[in-house]
Amino acid sequence: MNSRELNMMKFPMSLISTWSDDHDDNDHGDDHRSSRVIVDEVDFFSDRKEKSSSPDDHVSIKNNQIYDPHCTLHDADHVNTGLQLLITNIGSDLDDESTMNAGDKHVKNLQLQLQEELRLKNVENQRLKEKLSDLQMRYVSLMQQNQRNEASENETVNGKAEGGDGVMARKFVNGSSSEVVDDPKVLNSPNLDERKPSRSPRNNNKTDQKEADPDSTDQLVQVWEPNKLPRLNPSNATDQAAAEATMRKARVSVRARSEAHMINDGCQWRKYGQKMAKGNPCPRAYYRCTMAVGCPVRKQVQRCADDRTILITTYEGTHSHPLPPAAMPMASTTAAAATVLLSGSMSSADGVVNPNLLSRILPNCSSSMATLSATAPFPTVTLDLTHDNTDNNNNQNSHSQFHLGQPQNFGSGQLPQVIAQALYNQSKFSGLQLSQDVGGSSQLHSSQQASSLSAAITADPNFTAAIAAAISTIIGAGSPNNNNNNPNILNSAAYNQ
DNA sequence: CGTATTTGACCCGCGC
DNA sequence: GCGCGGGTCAAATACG
Repeated sequence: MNSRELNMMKFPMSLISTWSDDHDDNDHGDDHRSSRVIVDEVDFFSDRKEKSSSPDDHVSIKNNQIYDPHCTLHDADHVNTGLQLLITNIGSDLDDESTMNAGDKHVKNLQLQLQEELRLKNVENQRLKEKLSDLQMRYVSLMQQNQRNEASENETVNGKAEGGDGVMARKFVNGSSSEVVDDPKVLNSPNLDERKPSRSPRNNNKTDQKEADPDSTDQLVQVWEPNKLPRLNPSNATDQAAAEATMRKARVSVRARSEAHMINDGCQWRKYGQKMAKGNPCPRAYYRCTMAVGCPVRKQVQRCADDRTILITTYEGTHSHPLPPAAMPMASTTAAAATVLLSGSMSSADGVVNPNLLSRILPNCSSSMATLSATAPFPTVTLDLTHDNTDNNNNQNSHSQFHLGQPQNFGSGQLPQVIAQALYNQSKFSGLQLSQDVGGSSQLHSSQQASSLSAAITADPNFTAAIAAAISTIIGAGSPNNNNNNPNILNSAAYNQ
């Protein structure tokens, strides 16, 4: 199957389909207990802090203030409703019954008008949700069809070119956005401890569960349940397991300046451990992704021993679930970096990587920002986001360089550029998969379904318009007081198309 | 009461 | 074989 087409399609779908409006208050990971000090996490990709103050709320609240019988003239004078209402004489004319009645009528009319608007919005929202649901169904259906085709093709092309860069990169792409083609063995493991199959007696049950699963007969039915994914080809199980193990060991380390305890990358994390690492007085915290049961992604967060303002976040593994828009920038960037690392480390036996690939995939990261290490115990790519823009001179995209460690920078509208850049990266990323892997036969069994699906989605003017509108809306929101630098606006903008 | 965090114990790989 | 360090587990605890 053509991974580029699939990827092009998967990212947008998850972009609009997996993060409903009900979820946007959960992005603060494990540090959003209300009583805690709330500088625990840098909220780089969202501004949900003021999500309740939507434009509609804004208007209605202000109008309530204006026309509240208890509201004084002083209050009214300082509220700009933007509705050009004739309110200047409300206070002084209170004794004039006729004027008062007119004002009341005006208030009632306005209230009715607002209520009608609200009702229309709700109807529209409902309609869009139904449309989205329909699109999701179509997506799932096509994915299932594609999956069946791929399974049958795997039987004929068994083992041929499946162990090379192509399959690795393809699995990574898929894993970043959807679990459809991921190894069910990995996804089935509840404790995600693939590296230690016979670890201890207390893990025996989990191992048994993994081994007892192959007899599952409900394949190809519940695409979105990681625990019930079909086994594509039993004879490739070991190869895929090895590939997955390599994938999981590949790490992407992000260095960013931050006073917070953890950067907000849009995903939900649960802390499962903390250790004092040797040579560093700062403890290292271990987190695992909790956005989906069985998601193998983990991350380590630790402050740099030399410069404690630098927060080092190391990601490991690929998400086995669709990502919310807020998680796209970081996930796509780390996924791309990891792919570079893997393609480089696997292309040569001595672990020499090709740094040029990095600049191709990560146009927003200069070579001085990213370092690759395939000789460490775990192959790791480090994205150093603590540098200034100035060391990225010969990069045409230098204006949108990540500055995760300086959340205040986003207040001036830089975050939108980051998001747009991330989307651009994703397309670049997808393009790389095609260009890098086109020589492998594994990429040549692209299914007609994937093509048609990709075409169907990308050709949908509503969808592309939604994305364009979302980006332009974000980019247009440059004011520090404007809260539209919320990645979740991608959702709303898409919905509103 | 459910969920998230803390933290001591445990396991494993690796070097000596 | 032993010790060390990294990583993970899971019971205890905290919190809403």
